[in-house]
Amino acid sequence: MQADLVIRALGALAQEHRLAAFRLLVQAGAAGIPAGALAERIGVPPSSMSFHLAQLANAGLVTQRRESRSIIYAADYAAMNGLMAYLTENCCGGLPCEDAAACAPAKPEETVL
Amino acid sequence: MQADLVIRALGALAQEHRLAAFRLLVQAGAAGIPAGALAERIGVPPSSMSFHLAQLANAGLVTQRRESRSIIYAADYAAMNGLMAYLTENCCGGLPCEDAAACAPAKPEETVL
DNA sequence: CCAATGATTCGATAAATGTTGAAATATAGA
DNA sequence: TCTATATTTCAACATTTATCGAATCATTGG
Repeated sequence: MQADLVIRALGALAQEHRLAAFRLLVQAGAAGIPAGALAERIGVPPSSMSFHLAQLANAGLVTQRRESRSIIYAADYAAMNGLMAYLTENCCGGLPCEDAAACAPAKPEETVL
Repeated sequence: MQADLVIRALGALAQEHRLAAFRLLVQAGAAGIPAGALAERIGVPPSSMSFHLAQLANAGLVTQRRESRSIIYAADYAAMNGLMAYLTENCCGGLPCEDAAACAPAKPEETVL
């Protein structure tokens, strides 16, 4: 993943409604969620939702597939993981990071919600 | 970590110069880097760098400490990990995610740079 | 105290982003 | 084909964000 795409991905997630949509999609898994359902659950008009979903798709964070009249969105886990790898790349300047407590992922209890 | 802070963190990272600064800090570790050095390495005027560092600090992604005339910035690894935990929270809707290939972090070779 | 150094704040301006109704596009069923 | 449903595109407008020189603040050494 390269810098430009990473910036687009971060920018896509840095917005209340898009972050909410992405998290719903992350939790929904491969099944995905139709655009309309996302708009309703998040509480924005369809045109706004469409705008936001386009940004997520442009950043490569979600995929879309048509299913009858609906367009189903789903999170792209590889993109999400690539994004996180980019942020932690070369963490702490090299090897010592691997086992350093300061650099290890925090425990779920400390970070959830 | 709560939604508002997460959005600020993502927004802070979603900018060319700030992303560059944060990555330098991630690699620098606890030693950190003075504001002026960051400005020089990234190629922006001191006032611009200061503006960007303030955003990173406001999002909790970096810490700052004065050392003589310099102000040293350092990455806050806990905040970074909290951010990533928030994004992957409840991934794939529950337990099956733990060992599902689609949800596992990608291999370094595929994501580096 | 004064001059030099490192950094931030302020203010004006430019550029990008978010919002949403109305119109357009695509699909399904009678 | 006509109508209803699902979604996107367009356009206008409001809001937020980025840039950077000049002025200001903080620290150090002479």
